[in-house]
Amino acid sequence: MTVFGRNEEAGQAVSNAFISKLQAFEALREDDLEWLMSMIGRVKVVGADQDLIRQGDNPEAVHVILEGFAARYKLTSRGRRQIFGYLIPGDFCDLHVALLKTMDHSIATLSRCRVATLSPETIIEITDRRPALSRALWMTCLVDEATLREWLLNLGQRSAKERIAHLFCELHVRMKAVDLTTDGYFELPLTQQELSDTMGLSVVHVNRSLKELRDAGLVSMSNEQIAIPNVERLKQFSGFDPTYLHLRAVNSL
Amino acid sequence: MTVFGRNEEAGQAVSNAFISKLQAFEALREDDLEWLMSMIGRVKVVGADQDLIRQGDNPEAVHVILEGFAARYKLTSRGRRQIFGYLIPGDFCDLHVALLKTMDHSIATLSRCRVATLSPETIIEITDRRPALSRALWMTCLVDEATLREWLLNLGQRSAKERIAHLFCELHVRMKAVDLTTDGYFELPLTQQELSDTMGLSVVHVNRSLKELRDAGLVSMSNEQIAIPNVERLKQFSGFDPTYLHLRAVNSL
DNA sequence: CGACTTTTTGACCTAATTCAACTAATGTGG
DNA sequence: CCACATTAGTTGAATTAGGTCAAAAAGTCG
Repeated sequence: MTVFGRNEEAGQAVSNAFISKLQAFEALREDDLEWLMSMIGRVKVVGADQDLIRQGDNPEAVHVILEGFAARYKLTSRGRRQIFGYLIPGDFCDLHVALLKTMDHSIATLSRCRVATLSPETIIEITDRRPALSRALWMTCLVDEATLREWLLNLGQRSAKERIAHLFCELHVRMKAVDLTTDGYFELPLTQQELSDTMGLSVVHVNRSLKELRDAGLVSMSNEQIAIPNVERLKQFSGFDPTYLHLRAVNSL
Repeated sequence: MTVFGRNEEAGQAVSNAFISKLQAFEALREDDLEWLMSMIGRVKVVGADQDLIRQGDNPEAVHVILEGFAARYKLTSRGRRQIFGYLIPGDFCDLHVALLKTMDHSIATLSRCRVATLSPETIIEITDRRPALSRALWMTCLVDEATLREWLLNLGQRSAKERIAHLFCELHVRMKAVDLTTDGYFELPLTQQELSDTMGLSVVHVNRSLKELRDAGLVSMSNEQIAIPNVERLKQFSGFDPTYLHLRAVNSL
């Protein structure tokens, strides 16, 4: 682990999560990958609960999460918070900004994170001269959109317990895709307050629902870790269907 | 009005809604616009409650709504329906499909619609040789995403009445952007069942909430039309902030 | 005019919220 | 390493927003 703000050689230091991520969509040529790696600028370490970008900002670089968890969110005029999605290793934070001048939401770390940056020029170069990479990036954007639809359905049509279970299924599949699970276990540094801001439920109700999920033997949680003893059962329970994540070889995951 | 399936000369027949739409984001060069118009293939008229594309389809063309209303939706394994967004004149239905092979949701007309189609080759040509158009299209995609986030916040953090009011504000602004409002009036051919599938509320509760909004003088509805006597008041009531639609000159709307 | 769909209303029920207190955890400085 | 402060998790009791069921009005349309 490195000190805040220290630069590192991209080559070794960069976790391969974001490569696996891109490859999960489309086979990239070796030279595209190498080029992308070489374009990574500063790699910084950011503590938990820090905003990476804030609503209204004119962002100057595209961030990629290499390690840790982050979340997109927005505050309402009534002082409530809604989380729109979780960012796990390999995820691009703010591709849109190449086009949209200002952020319409914020992104904050949920745990200590290692974050890489790509310059806007790199993005321009991708769109102008790296069609395969370009498609891969657009693809991640479409998957974000599909995920938002699934979350909307989750809030609109499912009960509290089903919602939470569905989120856990999604995170499990995504973590597995970047090889960050062992059996049903994976790191999940979420507070119940954060879950509540995600699910549109009160903290108290999240707490009670989690208890019921635990009592039913569907999940178990301890110190920033979650265990899903029987993934198939949890999927069944929550009505989870991974198609929307558009991962290759989802079945083999 | 034309008969189902009949072709028309694109030039005159195509409403200019979708041109206004694209221009609302980015000033397009005349030749790009003309070229895009010339690429429009068949224009068909489709009755209400017809699927334009269905989940699982491998779509072959990109649809553009020229007239009427449509909606993206998905059915759950439990037989419930969630609507993800409304498509109004000028909107592209399924840009993503150029990249994603299969639809992960369906699109159905809510009223009789005139729909234009663009061939996949046209889309490819846009991404390969029309950078300005390409950016405009990507932009629409990012706005869809931002809109989904706002809807998620809507379901997660707002009360029934606020939710509904917020939807009406959004539709009002979007309809105004393609010049389909007169004062606070615009066409809105939604049943309460459809509203309920949008809001994650029961039909009965939608009915009662609408009544309260009416009684409060915030909206009035009659035969497929809606009137918002005081737009500013409704925005205030629902916490609506149009930034997420990324329209130019929103203030002047 | 019927047949059908949509809207409205009433009575009752329940999932989820709110408020409030209490119990772990986690962290911090001495 | 402990005392204290702070944050996160748990539990109970009372309340409410919204759901369900059922039936009556009111539109819509061939």
